[in-house]
Amino acid sequence: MTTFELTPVGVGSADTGAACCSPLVTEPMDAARAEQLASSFKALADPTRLRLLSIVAKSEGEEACVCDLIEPVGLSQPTVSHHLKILATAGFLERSKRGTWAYYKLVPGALDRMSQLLADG
Amino acid sequence: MTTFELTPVGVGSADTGAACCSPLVTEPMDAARAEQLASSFKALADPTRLRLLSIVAKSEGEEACVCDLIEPVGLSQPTVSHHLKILATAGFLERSKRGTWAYYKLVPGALDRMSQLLADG
DNA sequence: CTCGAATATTGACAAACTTCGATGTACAGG
DNA sequence: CCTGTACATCGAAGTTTGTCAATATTCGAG
Repeated sequence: MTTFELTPVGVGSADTGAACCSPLVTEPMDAARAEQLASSFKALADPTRLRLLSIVAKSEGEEACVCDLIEPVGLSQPTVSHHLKILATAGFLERSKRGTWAYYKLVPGALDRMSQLLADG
Repeated sequence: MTTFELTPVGVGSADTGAACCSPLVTEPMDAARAEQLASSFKALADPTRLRLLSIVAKSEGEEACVCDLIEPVGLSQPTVSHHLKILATAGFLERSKRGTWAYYKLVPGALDRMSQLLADG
């Protein structure tokens, strides 16, 4: 597989202490933090993934089954699974299996956290 | 060159009317808008570009000369120029030439606009 | 005009990404 | 136990991206 080392949103930053929510524009950014942040943005930097997020977000309980996501985005099932995994690894979605179905749910606050990072307060 | 068709932040969305600032999570996203948004995120999805933004942001007048950006990021001059161009094309930076020097300045509100898009209001 | 300095552009290459078809896995029903 | 369904993983093809060295461009100084 391709090397994916997405750090869940906010995690790792949290380890750095208060750095978690420091606005992008008030202090310099070290290479490690930049890499981390870039990973999160990378997960959002694909039209299919944005649409998946959008669909999940407006679903019942901010949650949707994979089978309901395939047709709307018009891509193959493996491809959709791949994108969902990336979003989950990045901390934007959360997977829960019920029977044969897999449900992906918005992780509360994950998008908000990204929003905070961009706001210069 | 590689095909880059970044739409400046908010532009194009503005053409669509009020869609410009509609939160990511309240209505479904059509393919075109997803592509557009993804382009903006793509510009932010690189550690070097995040560091460049960060450095520019904390500089005098939120503006910095290319020559001052090369050493901090530790990459070649052409590479830095390349990244700056991507950020400018995406609408995050604005270029102004003064003499032999090129100054890149934060476009006011550009990052804020991205922040808004992620906030679910 | 000529020279040097600061940037931008070009061309090339390796790494990463998106996508698919084929296959594997796990679970429910009969 | 067998079969079908829902999803994940694998392997591969084609495209995009990040990076550099080399070259072009633009401007100020002399």
